[in-house]
Amino acid sequence: MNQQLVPHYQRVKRMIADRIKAGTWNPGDRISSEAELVKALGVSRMTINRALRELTIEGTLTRVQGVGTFVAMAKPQAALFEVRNIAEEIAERGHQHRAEVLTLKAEPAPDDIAATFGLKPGSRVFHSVLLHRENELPVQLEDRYVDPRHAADYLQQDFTRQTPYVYLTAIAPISEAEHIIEAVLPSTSERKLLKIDAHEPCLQLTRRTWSAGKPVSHVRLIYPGSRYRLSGRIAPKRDI
Amino acid sequence: MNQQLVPHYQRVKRMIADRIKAGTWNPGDRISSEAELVKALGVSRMTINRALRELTIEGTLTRVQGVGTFVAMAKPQAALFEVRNIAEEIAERGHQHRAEVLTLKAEPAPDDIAATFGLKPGSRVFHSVLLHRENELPVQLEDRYVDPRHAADYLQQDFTRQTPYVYLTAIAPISEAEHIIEAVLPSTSERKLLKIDAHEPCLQLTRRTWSAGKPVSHVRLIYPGSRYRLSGRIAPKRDI
DNA sequence: CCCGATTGGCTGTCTATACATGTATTTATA
DNA sequence: TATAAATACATGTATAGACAGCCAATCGGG
Repeated sequence: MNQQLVPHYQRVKRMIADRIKAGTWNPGDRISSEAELVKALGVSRMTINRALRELTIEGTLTRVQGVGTFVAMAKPQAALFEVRNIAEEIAERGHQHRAEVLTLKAEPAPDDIAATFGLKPGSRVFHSVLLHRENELPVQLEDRYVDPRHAADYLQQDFTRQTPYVYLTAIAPISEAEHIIEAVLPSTSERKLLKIDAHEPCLQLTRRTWSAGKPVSHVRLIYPGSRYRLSGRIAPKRDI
Repeated sequence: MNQQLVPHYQRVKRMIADRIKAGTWNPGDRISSEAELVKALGVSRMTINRALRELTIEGTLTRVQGVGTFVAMAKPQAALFEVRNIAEEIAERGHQHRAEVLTLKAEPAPDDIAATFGLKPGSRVFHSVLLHRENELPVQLEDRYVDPRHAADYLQQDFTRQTPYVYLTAIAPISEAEHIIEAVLPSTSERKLLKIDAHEPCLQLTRRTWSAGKPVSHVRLIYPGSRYRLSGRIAPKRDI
């Protein structure tokens, strides 16, 4: 009875999410009732119900018994308790992502990087600098060092097509990550790239990742304070 | 047919979680199949399925089609943005903590606070402002709003002896927390209190906490960028 | 002894139906 | 007119039954 590779409830979820992204339904709006969706989409109410319930848990919708289902109010921030791909995050917001490769080469490792990777000071490591844009507005400067032993062909990648995150997690799944968050004033050159004013504070997230217990990557991400926040929720352990 | 106060699927979830906590089922173990649980608990398979599916999404279980349902391995999360008591943190570093109470009174709630607590705009809420020092150096400015319905005698506390965190967690254990981290420039008065220079970026951590599903506290913590960072380690999460 | 096909058990999904429960509106009543 | 009851409609939960899809173990034949 299930024709495609995707289950019905998934397709319903995507269809609802698409309508929200397209602006057919805006935050605060009431969407069609379950009964209406049943008629419109030709699936059973339990299937509709599952789709709406999951979208509610995911924060896209809010439901009020006896009243209706509504598009949740704006959820501006990017979740960053988890290690995630900025291109995906931006795509989820329905925006356009574009990355610009500013640097991509092998060079002698700074001392702290060499220490992280367990290399002799001055050993050559891979270094990339990318500027990520959301709808053409700079939102993240990514300054990354990678241990060549775990990503031999790092320099041959086209990071405008696939972010370093995607490439690295494909060849070396993350087993562990360490984060440090600081408020900083960016350097003059960084400020120019991000197109921000002097004295505008930025969030700097430094992340070191391990794969199979071995350090793989050391990345410094700078977000313009005026355009970005990090957020997350620690859920209860018991019920939903 | 149902109608205890809790739905069946919730009770099934709790029962499974309890067995895991009790050690009846350990990480990696296979738990009873859906069919077995149907017989044992006398509810339908769809109900069992919903319980197991939600526990899987929450990370408690792992399911493999054709094989079975297993207790998930590790318990990641936490560390970063763990909700902690600053007095304890400072004590752990072997330093001296001192808090100064700058404000402690009831006042009309700002709109966003009223919304968080589900109160009418302008309702009176408790408001406290504390300056925390580590070895006499200001390290955190704590600006907190509390729902009076959950902490009636908040104003009678001596917060130089016991931090609001300790008091609140004692009377209303945290069930959920939401964090937002921003880089900001503090106001002039905040700058004076923290004894920092103009243009020094600060980390601002906004935390909302819930107890038993109800919002209890909304606190804004400001850390001088030059003296503080947030850090932590996490393990990766599966998707969805 | 190895290898392929069969089979039984498990999860994944879908449906039709039923009743419970919450909310707002409308109607009836004091 | 104010208030209470009825009602319409929404979501929330529960059920039995069906079939699909995946996997491991078993069973036969070479």
